[in-house]
Amino acid sequence: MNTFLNNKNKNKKLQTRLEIIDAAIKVIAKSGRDTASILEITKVAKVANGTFYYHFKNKDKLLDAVGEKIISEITASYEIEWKSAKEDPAILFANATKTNLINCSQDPLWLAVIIDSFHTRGKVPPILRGYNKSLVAHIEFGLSKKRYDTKINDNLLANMQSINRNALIMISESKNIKKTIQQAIEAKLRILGITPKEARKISISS
Amino acid sequence: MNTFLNNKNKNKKLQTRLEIIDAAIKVIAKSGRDTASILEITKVAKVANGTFYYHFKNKDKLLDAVGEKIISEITASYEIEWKSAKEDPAILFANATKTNLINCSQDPLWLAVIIDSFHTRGKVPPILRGYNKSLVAHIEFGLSKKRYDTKINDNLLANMQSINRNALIMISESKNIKKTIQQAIEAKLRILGITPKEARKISISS
DNA sequence: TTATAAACTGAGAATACTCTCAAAAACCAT
DNA sequence: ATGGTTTTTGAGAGTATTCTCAGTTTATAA
Repeated sequence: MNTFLNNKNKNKKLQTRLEIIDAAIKVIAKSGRDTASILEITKVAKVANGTFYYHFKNKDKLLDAVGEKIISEITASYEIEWKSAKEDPAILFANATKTNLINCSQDPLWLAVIIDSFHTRGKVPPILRGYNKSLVAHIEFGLSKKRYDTKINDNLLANMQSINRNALIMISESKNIKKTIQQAIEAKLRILGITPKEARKISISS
Repeated sequence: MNTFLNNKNKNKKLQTRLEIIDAAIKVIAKSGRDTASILEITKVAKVANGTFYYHFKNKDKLLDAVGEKIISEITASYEIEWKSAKEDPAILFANATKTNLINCSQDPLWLAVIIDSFHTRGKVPPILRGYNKSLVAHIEFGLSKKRYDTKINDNLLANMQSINRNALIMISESKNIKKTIQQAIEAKLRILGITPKEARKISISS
């Protein structure tokens, strides 16, 4: 009988897989995704080198899995309160930013991996892929309400991402988290065209 | 007779050194400073592998030299017109941003290396080191004239740098340079607390 | 208990990279 | 030309990394 999908086995396999992913997060947090070696990851995971290749075709596939794991952890508790069309888009956006930054900061290891993922050349890592979609939705909502004064373009989105990244770096250096989040929100709102005074007010009250 | 500082020799040595640095710029532009290998650099420079180590103690020293070379190329033609205390700080800043971005874009290879240098973990590469000082001076000038509405802190500076970086990436992808520079200036001024409308005006006229 | 498939192991092949060094070549004052 | 000095060369030692694979262990259905 083919026991391939047998539950116990599946769990065992999954368990090892997760152990490797967790080890990878540790190693990447320490050395960065480029320098992290499979050898060290398997050492941390306490499995043989060959076991890695039983679970992942190569390093890239592992990195994808790491990204997916972190995304799912972060978004698990993350439910945009797209409350009502009456709500102020700027306040919604401020809250979303806050929630997102706080979620990313839950675990210093995730934080390090997420920050690291901003550093990659070329191919956009999966951790960042999903973000733009919700960002664009937020901004479009604000534009439709004539709340913002900007145009949506690559530059704008990149700047928004960078503000997030910089905030995460500050947080990872254990600067004042609350203040850092406020500053990030304020900067984003200003770029979107909210007046400085109001941007500050919203950032403080959110 | 000790001919160590003999001119001909000095030139020959310098020449090879410069060839290696130029080759390094090419290779780094293609593969990034982490992945760039000395083997490939010497191949491109058409010198033996050992020659590299006659000129540079190790890869780090080469990277420093590359950074210094690019900085000196960029700043050679770069003279902030710190015109007069009567001038609008926002306009000065806008012009400085424009000049800086244009200078960085002179050569696609430099551009690639500069962008790459933003991606490095840890130690701040020499290319970026000098930038913050002049940035802070600009912002302080604007604050003293009550032109901006912000506080100077790490977050602010990082966001300014990121806006530059994102603009350079756009430029390197040969998006509309003029528009990209305008967007960068506008974003920076908004973050500094200039109203959206005025920021746009200044960015367009600069 | 036993047969079978899944999961794991670790030696080692293949490759790539940094850096050293003894020897060769190039250079130059005399 | 000669001889001393600087500069270059490239083989190779040392190290690290990715990935393969034949063989071992583990789990479980019957």
